Amino acid sequence: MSNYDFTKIEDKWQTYWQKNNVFSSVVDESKPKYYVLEMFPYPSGRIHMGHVRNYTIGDVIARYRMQAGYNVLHPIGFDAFGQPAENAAIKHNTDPKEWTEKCISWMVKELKHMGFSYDWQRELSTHRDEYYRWNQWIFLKMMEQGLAYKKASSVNWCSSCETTLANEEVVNGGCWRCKTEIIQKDLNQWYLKITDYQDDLLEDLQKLENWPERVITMQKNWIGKSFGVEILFKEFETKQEIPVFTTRQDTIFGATYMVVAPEHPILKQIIKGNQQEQQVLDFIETTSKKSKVVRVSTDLKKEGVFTGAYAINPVNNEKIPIWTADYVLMEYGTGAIMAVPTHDQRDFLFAKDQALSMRIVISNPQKPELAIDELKQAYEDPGILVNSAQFNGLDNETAKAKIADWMEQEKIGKRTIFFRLRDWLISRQRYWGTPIPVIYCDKCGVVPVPEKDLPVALPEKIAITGEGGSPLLKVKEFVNVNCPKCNAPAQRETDTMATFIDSSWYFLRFCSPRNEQAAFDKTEANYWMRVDQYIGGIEHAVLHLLYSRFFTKFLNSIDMVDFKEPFDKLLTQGMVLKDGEVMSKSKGNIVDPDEMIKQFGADSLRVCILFAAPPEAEFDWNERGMDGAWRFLNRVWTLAQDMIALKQSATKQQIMGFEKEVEFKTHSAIKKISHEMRGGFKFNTAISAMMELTNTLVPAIKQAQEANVLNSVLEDAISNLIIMLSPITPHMCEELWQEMGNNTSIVKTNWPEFDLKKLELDELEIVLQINSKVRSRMMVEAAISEQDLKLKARQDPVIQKWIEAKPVKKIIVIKGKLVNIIV
RNA sequence: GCCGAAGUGGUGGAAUGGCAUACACGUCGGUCUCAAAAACCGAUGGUCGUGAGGCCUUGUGGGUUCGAAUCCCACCUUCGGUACCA
Repeated sequence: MSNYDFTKIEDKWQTYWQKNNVFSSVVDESKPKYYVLEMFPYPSGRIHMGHVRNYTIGDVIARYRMQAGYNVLHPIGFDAFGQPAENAAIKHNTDPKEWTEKCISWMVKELKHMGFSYDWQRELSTHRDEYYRWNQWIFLKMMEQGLAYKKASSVNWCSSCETTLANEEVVNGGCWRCKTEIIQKDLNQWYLKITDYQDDLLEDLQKLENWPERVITMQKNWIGKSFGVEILFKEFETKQEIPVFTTRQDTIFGATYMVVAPEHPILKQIIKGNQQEQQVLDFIETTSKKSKVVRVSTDLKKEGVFTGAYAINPVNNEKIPIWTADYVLMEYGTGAIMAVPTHDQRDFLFAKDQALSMRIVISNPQKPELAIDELKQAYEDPGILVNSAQFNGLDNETAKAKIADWMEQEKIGKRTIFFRLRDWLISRQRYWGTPIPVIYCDKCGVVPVPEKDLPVALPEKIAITGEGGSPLLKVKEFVNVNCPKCNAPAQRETDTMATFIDSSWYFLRFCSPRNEQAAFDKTEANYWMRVDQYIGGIEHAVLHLLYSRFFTKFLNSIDMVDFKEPFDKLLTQGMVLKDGEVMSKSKGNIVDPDEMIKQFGADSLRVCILFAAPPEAEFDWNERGMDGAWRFLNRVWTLAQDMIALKQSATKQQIMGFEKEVEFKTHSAIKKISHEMRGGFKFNTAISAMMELTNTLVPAIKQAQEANVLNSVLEDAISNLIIMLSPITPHMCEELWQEMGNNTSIVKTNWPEFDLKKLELDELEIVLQINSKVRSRMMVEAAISEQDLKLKARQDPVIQKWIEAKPVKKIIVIKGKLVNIIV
């Protein structure tokens, strides 16, 4: 039997799907809806194995849902703005738009070769003005609400990309894209006030029951809510207030010094004219030169100097020295801390180093007599308060509450909540992005572009040199405009928006991608959303997934959508590695999916990538997997061909003896595979169940061939196998389905239901154990009583040998599984 | 440091309290062939034994249980996240 001709078949069905609009979706209230979405790609031109994995998973889920009776939305688009296009422009003197569009057309072709079930009529790309004008519209809406604003601040700057970056885009102190070390710059930039939603973003995480735990944890940590008290310390001479933030107010009687950040505005005032002034100024100078990476690196010794000034601890009026040190950051809390070296490890190390005094205020219940000299590290665990005036004897958790109450009464402190989350810096000094729709007028100030003037189109075919700041600055026709308010000459904003804006709402645009009146049609969005199953890489755990949640909450607040969370279920697929490393051009270890398709076909590639590992796990690409997949498909192909041929020639229907087993295997496969398709998503085991079924059917069909008979049990089993395999290898299954005499697409065929009766066997194999060790097994009728089972077990010859003369203490029976005899 | 996940044959992996190693890959043997490839059939955790068969085995050590890869405790290793966050 010849191998199946995948090139011809795959081409045939891809054309068929396209011509017949098999995957186009419209609102249909008569069916339950299912929105399955994979994170859309950046159009780099070529799809890689990561894409193949991501989109194959999505495709299998989408196709399964279609067969299971759902109205499925499964769209694709391109996240087309961003730096690679611009960098290519600088390097090869190409036009970013042309480059991007060429890349998109390549990628569309490759995606189509994989046979994905996308509704291509909904394709979108973020670089088209029909899309990005709505970025501008949303920005204006945020401006109206005071959520988009401009401020001067110290920002993250990547000198290689020549642009600012959001905090979320700084990874290990470097640029997320090019890993260049980030420096701080003072610039006047646009921000989105994501912090307005910090509580909702945190609380609603609890509702995301179908998200991986680690993504939730990462977002929680990123938002970083901490409960504590802001305490008012006073500078000794000037009586100026220096608030400190602490979560450990229970340790305040142990505060033996204070530390302010080197950037703290009060620092220069309190040192003015004193002996320490020069030393402190020098220290500020040296720390400011250190990059954040260096300053934050863990094992570095904490540096600091005494300021010469003192503070008063408001709880006991103690005079404590004020230090400045690099381990206190201006960005967090109040930029000043009370230092309790006995109960905070950082303070402990610093105090030891600078020989500062310490006082124990929480005693360790295990070693209450512990003395300061014996302290090897700070004691940060729970304990009982000592040396703490009226609070002595309380356990520290109770003391936290009592001290906070007391401070609020005495007006020396108040309960405060601090977040780690900062507003989202969105201006980028780059060309290939959405222009920020704002005009600067000498008279009117910052003027938003009126809605009717949208889009603010990105000028095309301009010179991009990579030098001298934002390319748009040099485009006079773009920059020079008249003020929309007073008509006087004015200038446009030349920064563009961060591209993460584009991806923060594209899932909504997919619901009505051609709408020209609005970002999206509200009714359609409310029908299709939320995304039922979202699939993408873990690298977006914070960035894209947090921003999209923020946008959804904002759009909900202005009544554009009825829901507050965009993604119901989230699957984060693992990376595809090669020899333990990420595939990349520079390492030269890229496996080209197109090459695999040419050699083995898209169906084999789809099987290979799903069978290698469960979707969440990382896996190392191994070419051998392709051979295995190819072999399996040929086995199924031959099996089906044999059945089709037999149907023509078979002389009669006849019971062959394998029916019980075939039915059992078929229905346990239906049960198992349905479970994985619905939400287990362990496609590797779903495929292995199909392999097992195939391994049962191949000998059965051989037997039938020899007798030249066929029966409906075998026929049904094979047709169920083809249906269940079709989401994974759609081309081959469509072809077989047609050859088996069907004239509609297999996508329109109902998913099989399993019959519990077929899973009941007349006879079962029972494992026999002696003292919990397997010694024998026996066949019994399924209906056997417990009494008879025990009796029969004891009669088993092997068991009898093991029991011999020993007294039986106990017999444990697990119905349908085993008998364990304890002697 | 903290948080999280994981550790099973030569390899990818399966089994979430009841037959450890399903399903594949690889390897070995066979059929077919002048030969090879493909395909098909069979074997394949370790160890002792001529054999029947025994014993051991899910990172390590302990515990719970008639029974543990699975639950609990401690430790080791690997990976991921995060980090002077007060």
